[in-house]
Amino acid sequence: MATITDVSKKAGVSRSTVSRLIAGNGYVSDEARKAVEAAIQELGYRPNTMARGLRSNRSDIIGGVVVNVSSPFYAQMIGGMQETARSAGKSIIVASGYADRDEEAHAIIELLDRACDGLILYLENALRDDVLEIVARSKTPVVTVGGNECPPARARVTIDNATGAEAGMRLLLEAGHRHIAYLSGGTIYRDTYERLSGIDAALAGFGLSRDDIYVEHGSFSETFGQQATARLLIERPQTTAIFAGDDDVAAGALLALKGAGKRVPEEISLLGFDDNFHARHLTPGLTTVRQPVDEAGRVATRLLLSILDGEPVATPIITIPTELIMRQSVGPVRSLSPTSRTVAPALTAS
Amino acid sequence: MATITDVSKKAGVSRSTVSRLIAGNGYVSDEARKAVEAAIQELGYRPNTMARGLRSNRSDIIGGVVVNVSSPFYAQMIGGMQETARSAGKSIIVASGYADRDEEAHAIIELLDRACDGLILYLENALRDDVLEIVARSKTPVVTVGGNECPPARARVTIDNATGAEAGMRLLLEAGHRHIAYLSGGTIYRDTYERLSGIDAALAGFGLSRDDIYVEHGSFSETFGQQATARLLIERPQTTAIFAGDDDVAAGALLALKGAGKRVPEEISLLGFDDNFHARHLTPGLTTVRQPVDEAGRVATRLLLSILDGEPVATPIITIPTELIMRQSVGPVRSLSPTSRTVAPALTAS
DNA sequence: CTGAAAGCGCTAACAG
DNA sequence: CTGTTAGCGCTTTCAG
Repeated sequence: MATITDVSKKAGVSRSTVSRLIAGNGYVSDEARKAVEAAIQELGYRPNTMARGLRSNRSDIIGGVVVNVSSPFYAQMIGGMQETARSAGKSIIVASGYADRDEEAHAIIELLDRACDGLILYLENALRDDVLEIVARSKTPVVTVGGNECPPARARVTIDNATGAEAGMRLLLEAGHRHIAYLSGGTIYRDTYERLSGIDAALAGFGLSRDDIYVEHGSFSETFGQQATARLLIERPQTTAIFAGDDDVAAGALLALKGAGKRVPEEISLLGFDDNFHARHLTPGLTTVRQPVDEAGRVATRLLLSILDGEPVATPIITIPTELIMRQSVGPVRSLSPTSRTVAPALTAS
Repeated sequence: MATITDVSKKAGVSRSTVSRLIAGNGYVSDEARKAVEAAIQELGYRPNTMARGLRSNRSDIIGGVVVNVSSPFYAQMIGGMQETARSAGKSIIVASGYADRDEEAHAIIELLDRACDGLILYLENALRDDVLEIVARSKTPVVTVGGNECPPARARVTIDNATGAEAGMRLLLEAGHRHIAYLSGGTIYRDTYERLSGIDAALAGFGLSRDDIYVEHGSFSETFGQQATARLLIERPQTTAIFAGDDDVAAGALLALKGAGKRVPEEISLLGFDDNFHARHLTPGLTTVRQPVDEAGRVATRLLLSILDGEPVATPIITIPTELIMRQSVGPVRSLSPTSRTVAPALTAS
């Protein structure tokens, strides 16, 4: 590979001149410019990133940590990050933290070792103390997205889980549902609590509280949705609507519902969260709360990029709104069966 | 950040000794080792990747190009790559080529500029000549996965599309289907042709040829599946089975089928390809040909890693087998309606 | 406007 | 076993 020295020799100028031309700073005469450009062209010269990085202490690499690279949800977020980063001439290295504190620590350290200019973190755990110190000492700017907070972060992008869950719950309530089950995700996730707080808000708007619905905690998985729903059908047959912690849980719930011969939404309504790819492919199409996760990735990256450019961060915390996606899985309460008829007006009943 | 010089001073040895200890080559006395380790610990020293890379001309970064980072299909592959790379202490930078020749060129150049030690490419187009030369000159080892071939590749991992499609078609044929439509993907993809050749093979096994089924080319998209199926229902009502080019196409086909009130698989069978996440969430569950794409990512990375280690590549071309996933969308031909009864025995009919 | 010079932090011979 | 030495390729003052 040709080096800057080769180019300078061929062009009959000094290396500094070549460097200046490439960097686009300092003055270069037209004559020199032409000679250098020709030489670069001819030699197929490409600057050595590592030498440049060593000198300037910038790698033009942004590091990203998400829960799991291979999940469609994070893949979309990474897509958004990459798109934005690329347009600024930066690359992205992503690592998975697997919602595990040590794995997250490992991932961050790996990225820092790669001399990333900045970090975008979607963490599910508090940063380990030693990592906190390493991050701080490296002075690498950090932006967080969703998930957990992180002290050294200069900016934070959150998805408005609370408002989304509130809108979802309100939809159910407005459709007349009063016997609602919320199949929550794992309790280690921050999202879980945010959504619960939104649910509380919606409930409060109807003069109700969380005690008036049934809440079960599990994990963000299809298995949980299926098992919990199967139990639900036996133990709480009066349930008219299920709000699933996410679309995977909803998919499992739907499986159980179908297995029990329940018609959705005629006999029981089902609401999801995320708007994953499969949401629209379920039958009936899943009504769900969309998290614009690609947008979150873009916003976070833009934020980090401006921090790297030394611009002051106008809004250190940006909230991305969710959106209720109406499909066919939520319907009004039907007062057809004797059971539901006696129950329907009982606003204050458990 | 502490440098190797700081460590050597603190430990009272030379930088070389520190370097040797870290690299694990050369002899270091126990005494020196202890002093250095203590100093490293105390200073929180981490070697500077760029300086090291500049010197040794190795970045420990592997570059990957896939069609689209945010698609679940490639996300899974990236997951496999990353897992394997990480266990060897390497990181991965991925870029999207968007099945476009220039975008692919751009992605490869970007990765090469990042001084990647090796490249894993999933390309859909022939390499642009200038890029070919750049890759060759950089002497960066290349491994390809799926997609298109690529001259400079030292090894190639393919997914056995042909055998997979053959198994799929045979399943349909064995179930008695003779009026089959194959809704192929785009003609720019290599996969498309490989699958067609497998289909030919299955057909030949039954004394049939491609002329005995109906083939329509489109794209690997839900929209295509839906539109083509809608047309099919009108123009070729005798069709008893649809083999979709991939699961997205199948999802679209299912939508059209349901829209037309067709029962799957009672009235018409549907077979997919890929086993994407949503395949099992469709109703009925989609019978499909699974591509173990995560495994392909792992194998490709392992291959590249061994090339980087200077090991001779035993098998320069590895084929990953596909697997037929049986769910509920394919059933036997029913000879209930008069139409199908008259048609069923007509093996040689179009 | 341009060149000379001085490293960035690290590694790898090569002598001790 | 260890220190010295000489750069890897590039950028950036600082004088011209």
